[in-house]
Amino acid sequence: MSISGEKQEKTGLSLDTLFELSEFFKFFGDTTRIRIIEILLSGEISVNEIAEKLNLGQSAVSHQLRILRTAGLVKPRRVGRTVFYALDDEHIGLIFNTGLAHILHKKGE
Amino acid sequence: MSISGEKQEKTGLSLDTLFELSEFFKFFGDTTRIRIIEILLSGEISVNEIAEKLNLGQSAVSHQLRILRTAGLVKPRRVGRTVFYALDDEHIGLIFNTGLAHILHKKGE
DNA sequence: ACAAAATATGAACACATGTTCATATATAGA
DNA sequence: TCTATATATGAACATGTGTTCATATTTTGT
Repeated sequence: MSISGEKQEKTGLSLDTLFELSEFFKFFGDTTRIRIIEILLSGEISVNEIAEKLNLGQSAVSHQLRILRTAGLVKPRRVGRTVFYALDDEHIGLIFNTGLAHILHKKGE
Repeated sequence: MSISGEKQEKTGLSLDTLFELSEFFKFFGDTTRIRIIEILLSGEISVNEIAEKLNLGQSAVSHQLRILRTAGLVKPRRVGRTVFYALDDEHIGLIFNTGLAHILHKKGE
C-alpha cells in the first residue's frame, strides 16, 4: 500500500526542515556576505580588514557579521580590541565551492 | 614573490563571479522555491499539481517557476495545455542535498 | 469559431532586507 | 580616569521580493 499507491509519496522532509534549508541558503544569497565568506576561506581576519578589502563601511560589515555569527557560520575571537572572524563550520566552504562549480560549469557551455 | 609576499593574496574570484554566486544561492533562499525544488527532485510534475501540493495559488507558483526557469534551474515541457516542469541541471540536487546535510548535521549536535 | 481548462503575466501591495548615520560598548595606553 | 581605537547596535530610509488579483495567452474539444 506504500509502494503501489496511486500517487508517488514525497521525500518526507518536513515543512520546518525545508524552511530552515531556505533560511540557510539565504545567508549565501547576498553579495556582501558571499564576499565575506570568500575572504574567510583564506583564514581568520579582523572586521576592519574585511571592511577595507570590501571597500564598505565598518557598520555594514559588522551587521553582516552579526547575521553570520548568529547563524553559526562564523566565529569571533577577541584579541585586545580587535575581533577576528573565522568560518565556524567545515561545510561552509563545501557549499560555497559546490555553488561556484555550478556557475563556472554553466559559463563553460 | 608570490608565496613569500607580506600579505596573503586572495582566491582570485572576480566581483562578477561572486555576485553571480550570491544570485545563484538566492534561488534556494525562498521557502516556496525550495519546496518546488524538493518536489521536482522526485521528477517531472505539472504547475497545478505543484500548486496543490504546496497549497498555494497557481499564480504564485507560476511566478516562482518563471524565476527558476529564467535562471535555468528548471525546464518546461508542454503536453497539450499542461506544462510539466523538471530540474534542468544535475547540480541542483547536489546543492540541495549539501545544504540539507549541513542543517541536519547541525541538528544532531 | 466558441467555451473551457491550464498556464503566464502585469500591477499593486505588504513585507523583508541591506546600508547609512549616529551612538553605544569594550579595551588599551597614558 | 581620560582618550583613542575597534567593534557593535539601534533607528531610519531606500530598495528588493513574494503574493494576490485580474487578465491575457495557449490549447483542446465541440
